Amino acid sequence: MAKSVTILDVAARAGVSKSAASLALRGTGYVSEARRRAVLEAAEELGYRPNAAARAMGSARSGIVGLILDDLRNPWYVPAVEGLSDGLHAAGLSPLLGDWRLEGAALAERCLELRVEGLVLVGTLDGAEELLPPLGPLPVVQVGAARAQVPGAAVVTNDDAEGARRVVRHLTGLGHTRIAHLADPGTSVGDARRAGFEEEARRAGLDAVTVPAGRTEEAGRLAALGVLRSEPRPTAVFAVNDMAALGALSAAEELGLRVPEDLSLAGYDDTPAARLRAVGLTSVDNASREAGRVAAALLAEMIAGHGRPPGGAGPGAAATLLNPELKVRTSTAPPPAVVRRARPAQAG
Amino acid sequence: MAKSVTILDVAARAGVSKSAASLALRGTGYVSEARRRAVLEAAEELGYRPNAAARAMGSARSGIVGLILDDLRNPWYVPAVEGLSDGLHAAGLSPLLGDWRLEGAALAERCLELRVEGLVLVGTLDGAEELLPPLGPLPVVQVGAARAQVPGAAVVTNDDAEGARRVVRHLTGLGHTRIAHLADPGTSVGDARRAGFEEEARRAGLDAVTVPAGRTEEAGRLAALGVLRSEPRPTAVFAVNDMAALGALSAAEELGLRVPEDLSLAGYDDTPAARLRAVGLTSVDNASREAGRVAAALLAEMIAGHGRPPGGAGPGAAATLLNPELKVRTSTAPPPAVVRRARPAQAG
DNA sequence: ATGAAAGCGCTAACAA
DNA sequence: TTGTTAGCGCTTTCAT
Repeated sequence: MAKSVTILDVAARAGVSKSAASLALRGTGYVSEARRRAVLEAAEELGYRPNAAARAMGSARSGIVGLILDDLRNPWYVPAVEGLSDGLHAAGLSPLLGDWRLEGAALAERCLELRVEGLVLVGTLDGAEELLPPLGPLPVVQVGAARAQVPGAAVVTNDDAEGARRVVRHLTGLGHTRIAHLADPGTSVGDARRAGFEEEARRAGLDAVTVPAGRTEEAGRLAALGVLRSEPRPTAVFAVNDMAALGALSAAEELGLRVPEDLSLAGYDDTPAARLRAVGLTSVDNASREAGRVAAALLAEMIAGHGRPPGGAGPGAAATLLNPELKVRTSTAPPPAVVRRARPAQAG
Repeated sequence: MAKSVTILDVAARAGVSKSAASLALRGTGYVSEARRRAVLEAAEELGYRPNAAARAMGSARSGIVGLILDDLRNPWYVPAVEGLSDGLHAAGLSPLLGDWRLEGAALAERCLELRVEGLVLVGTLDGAEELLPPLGPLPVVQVGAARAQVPGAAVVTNDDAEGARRVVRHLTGLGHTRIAHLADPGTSVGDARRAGFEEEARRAGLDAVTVPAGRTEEAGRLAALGVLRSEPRPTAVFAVNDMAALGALSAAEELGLRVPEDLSLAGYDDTPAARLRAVGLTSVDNASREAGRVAAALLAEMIAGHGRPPGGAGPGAAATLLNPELKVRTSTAPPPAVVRRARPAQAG
């Protein structure tokens, strides 16, 4: 066992005391320039590598934060995690990764044992309110969830309602007046997007319908099949996400409708599939990478400051909404100049 | 500052010594049943939570492993990381996440400071050979790379050559004899897939061509445009990945070729886009989640055993190849029963 | 500006 | 079986 080199060895080599070496190494406190140099040099020569565990013991600062993901499979998280990783690194913090679905509360437990300096929750964690152990005043920021699941946690998320409004504005700008929304009710993103859709539709006095669908291609296809067969048929469909929109695309093909000549189509998330040239789906880019970075910065600030305000249950915790960006592609165009059909006998 | 409860508090409450409490808590060594029970109960009542840093100091075991990703954005890694996370958790290890591109060698440094028990490298890390600090006998496993970048590291990866062979066998089984491969030369996966393609093509005595393309849709489109205009035109195209295959799909459309009637198309990676019903791209599923899990198990074993054999430079390190699975969809079909065109005057 | 010394919370070798 | 006693490597008062 090669004894690893400790700060003691460095101090000895530099001819100073242990504490002087400690101070010099971290650049804290008062050390004469000469000694500092000597220490640094000695450390270099010896290949000294501080022991994080020991440092954590002494200083009560681990330099670690917990990164708890709702579900790694959700592609939305990837850029968010990337931004997070970036932002945390910039703040000198290292993320300990875990999957909530897989590891559940044991993960949180482990984070507490490691004395993490903060926690990042990504997505909405099923049952987190009950399952999470008491966190005390530990700083927590939650990314990509509609509301905080931990009292006092800061929330950073994309403004899904605004993204939906932008889609509607884009479509009305093209001249559409009958727009259908394929929704994913019951999920926080789904509901936010629907709310934005309906709000803007109302404001514009549109003939708008919302139909429940889901997040998968098949769900989008079935719902679209229904709505595209109804009278009067909408001239545009805005789906809750790209997958559902692509399902709607299949439905349009099945019904012999051309996109965008007969039907405009928009999705959400700006996935790679939307960007395919054969698809060219107008979509909304979440900028979730930015969300991750902002969240990291926020957490670092909370850590540097005084932790989470013990305020508790109030909904007053900071919520940061990030603006999404509309990506206009070839799937949206002005509506066909349809001859208005004779009104179906409605009141007769 | 609420002093946190230590093992001393637990011991006192249970009326035993510090070490008895320690042993009881971990279930190691000899403790009478009565005392063990008392300790566990006391810990429970006090809400005792062991301090990982302190434990690490005493036992020289941190319970942490470094998880260094080449690039989080690469979608291939997501399932791999998931499997890794799962497998590590099963082994009682927690992954510390980092992005090689973003943080580079500083990340490895940080891992060493934390005294991680092992390292997982995901993907091929640019310049890792020079940039990584000396790792000593630290167990390392590398996932998804063609070869180990650290001497003696275990390698777990998908068998890309085998996947390519399976695609070729599928196509020849359908009756194709002229197949083009859109390659991504210079990358380890690209080269492995090309090698598998060429090997199987040779074995089957095919009329095969390999053209350099790339991993993007546009690269695939351009390369396909070229190869589909050549004479004799191939009846099937196998692209290095789904994106390139989808580019080839665009190219086919541009040239008025129907898929699969006039042209069969296959990709690799089984991405969500390939699964779209409007696309139905035959592809290869890497099972990289499994790769992650296997890698985690392997690392746990190395940690439990005697670390990485100091053997060093030899290529003898274990390499585990995982079999991919062919996903046949609607983009591949028997070749058109073409009338053989008059040979273009070649030797004239 | 510098050094001595007292922990931090836990494990492990030892003695009883 | 159980309790005592050293450390582990670093930070941080507190004197000097």
